[in-house]
Amino acid sequence: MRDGLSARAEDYLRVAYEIIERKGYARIKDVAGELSVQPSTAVEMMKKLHGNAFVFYEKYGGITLTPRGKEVAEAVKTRHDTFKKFLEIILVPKDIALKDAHILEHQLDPKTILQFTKFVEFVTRASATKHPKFVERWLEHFKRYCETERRQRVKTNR
Amino acid sequence: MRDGLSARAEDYLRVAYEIIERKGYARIKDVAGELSVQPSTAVEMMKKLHGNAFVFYEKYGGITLTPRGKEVAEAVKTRHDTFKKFLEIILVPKDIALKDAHILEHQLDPKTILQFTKFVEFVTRASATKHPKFVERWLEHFKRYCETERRQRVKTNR
DNA sequence: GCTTTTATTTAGGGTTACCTAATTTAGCAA
DNA sequence: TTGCTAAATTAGGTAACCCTAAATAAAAGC
Repeated sequence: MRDGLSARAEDYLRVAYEIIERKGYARIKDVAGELSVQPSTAVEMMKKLHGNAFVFYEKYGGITLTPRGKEVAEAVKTRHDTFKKFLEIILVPKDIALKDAHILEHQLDPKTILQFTKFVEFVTRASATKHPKFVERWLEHFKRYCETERRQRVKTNR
Repeated sequence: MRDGLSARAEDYLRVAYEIIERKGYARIKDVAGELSVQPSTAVEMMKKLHGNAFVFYEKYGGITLTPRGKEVAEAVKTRHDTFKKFLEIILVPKDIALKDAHILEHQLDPKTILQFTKFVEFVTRASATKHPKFVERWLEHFKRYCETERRQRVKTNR
């Protein structure tokens, strides 16, 4: 990643950020719980993030973010939210959108992320301000297409 | 993955499939070259795919797919092509679309993949058959939005 | 057929991200 | 303050993928 973090490290950072937003600090077990990982694994990663100056973390202490960590976490979260919105636009059920946004936010080229972002902006803004009719009709058409489609679907192998 | 293969193993299978389509069989170096990996790494993975009955592979021999392997490879490739088309629809440059489609095709929930597929179908079919004007105007609007947008962009941290 | 070159394989490591089990620390309650 | 419990840490593994270097097999050239 551009920030020198692995995809997984970014997950830990984002999760820490979200917990800290909620209660001011994060504990190892919070992070581990959120990512469905054993505490020992979270400790390992926190040491790494501490070494890279993304978090403040001392043995047995609470976890908070450094300014740098916060900056990255916010960018990661912005990506995340874009993907989530996007998935909802293409009518992926909310719970699945949440899950898959986590997956989407890693590894993609900046240009690709930019286009996803633009698409979401386009739909959102056009819908809210400029051409509501136009976007609504489009989405309506797409929705109808999804609902009425009864032909055999191409195999997705999932 | 549903097919019992890791994301990476699916890559190897898809690449083997593409090479075999072109010249009837694949060699270790073809696969390694395509995935930018050392031959020894490709050997390792081919042994695994052979063990799982996805490919026919004997020491120093050419690689071909078992029926099972072909089936999976085709499904993987279909996903791949869908994502590639999708990225082109949202105006990601072709070379990047190709690269990122590889990334997108793994890990996503079947329902998410279905919606991506539907979206691509919707745009493609509507454009080709039913309401060409409608889709074209939409895409035209989106294109213009992308081109004229000069406001500060949300950070992508990439 | 023999030699050279190219392809493939094996052996031995490295990294990342996980785990379990055993230990240590911290916080709280009697 | 002592002792218990919950949380955190350490130690020691494992699995997936990747690598380099050395050995071996196959193919190509003469």
